Amino acid sequence: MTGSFGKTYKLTGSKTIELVYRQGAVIKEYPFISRVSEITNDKAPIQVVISVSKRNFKKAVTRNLIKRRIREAIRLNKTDLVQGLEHSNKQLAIFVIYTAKEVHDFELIEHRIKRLLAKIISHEI
RNA sequence: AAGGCAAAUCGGUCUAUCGCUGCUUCAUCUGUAUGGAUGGGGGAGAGGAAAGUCCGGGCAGCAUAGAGCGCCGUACUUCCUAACGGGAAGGUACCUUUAUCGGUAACAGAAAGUGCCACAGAAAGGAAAACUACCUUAGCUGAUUUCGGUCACUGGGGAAAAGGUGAAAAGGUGAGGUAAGAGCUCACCGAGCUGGCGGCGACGUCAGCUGCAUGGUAAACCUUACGGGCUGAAAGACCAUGUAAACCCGGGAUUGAGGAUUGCUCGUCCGAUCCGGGAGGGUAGGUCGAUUGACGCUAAUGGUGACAUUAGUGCUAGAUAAAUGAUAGACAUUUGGAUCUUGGUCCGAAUACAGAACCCGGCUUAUAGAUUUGCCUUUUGU
Repeated sequence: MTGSFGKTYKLTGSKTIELVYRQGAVIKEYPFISRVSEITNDKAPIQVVISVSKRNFKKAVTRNLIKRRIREAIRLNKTDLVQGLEHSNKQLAIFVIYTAKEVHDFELIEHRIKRLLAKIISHEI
């Protein structure tokens, strides 16, 4: 299993995003709220959207910083989830929303992302 | 050497591990094929403001983008530029300064017209007016008298000087003059006009003439000159998908009902594929546009300068729910503390503003810190 997290892992298309946002199962782990739903996709086991509200962070620089930290945390810790999904031949679309009002450092974000992914595993598999 | 002001330039570096987005190349697999997938190698990957979206241009579209009116913008001069509301060099006024330097300017027109000028004041635009005060004159008026007059009151006339109001009372100051006064006359200053000279020009300067009522406001309407067709990369083109110029009901016109074009008019164009209502659906995925350009760097030449020309050289992001990151360490700069040998060591903190979204030229705003140049001040040395 490589640490790769390329373009195929990115969720695109307004219809699927709308679907996940409307109907996905809600899984919370502060400072994140995520919505997860099963999709069919032969390119990657998971596809992820990361969202940071413009209302909470006015500057594009800070939004980019948070999104990059979250993406890095998911990239480093997604192995268990991906293997589980490959076992049961499922694919997931995950919509991650950052809800905190302040910028957290990478250590905390990684710790919480680990717990979030564990919750997704127990919910979906 | 330190501090201040102005201008210009730069705005962290390196290593390791794991990653992201294009480009290129090799191998393997697959496909009729442009290709696709996997793995490896090489090389590239945010800014001076990428920001605000305030101007200008390129580019693209409009079943014509034309004319007039309207509307909007600009407003000292000359030049630069693809263009500009930007820039350069100057002019004028004001501020600052011993003087320079420097700063600010919605810097066209108020004798084309209209409006407004609160409060105060007699009067705020009409060659106006008389509250106090000035001069003069008249009276079967009054008081007083040294019988000449003087004062008061009332009426007529002169004057626009003094006081008072105001941001502003209609050239200013001084002298002459006068019944009192007045550019009535004179000197100086100011203003206007005419001419000469200098300058491409804004304008400057010199001389002469005119005794010179005619304010402010155009960030009020307005006038003059110049400019502007509208939309905006979610533009637009192609491919794929789709019965889509499709269906039903009502109205309306046969040579003009209606529609498009810019707010209106004309003109032009389209024109049964018209107008109103209703029912039921579909797409929103990819490629191009899109990064070689009014491009960057260096040198020479021309120009006070903005800039231009010529020669050489370089290719320097191209994402699209949106790449350029994470972790660890070292260095650099600034700074706080401790220590002693006073410039070393140790420990700690800080390193800004901020993220390309079609591309350029500007403007504006944010910005830790560093460097260079010029000017000024202080101190030290010679």
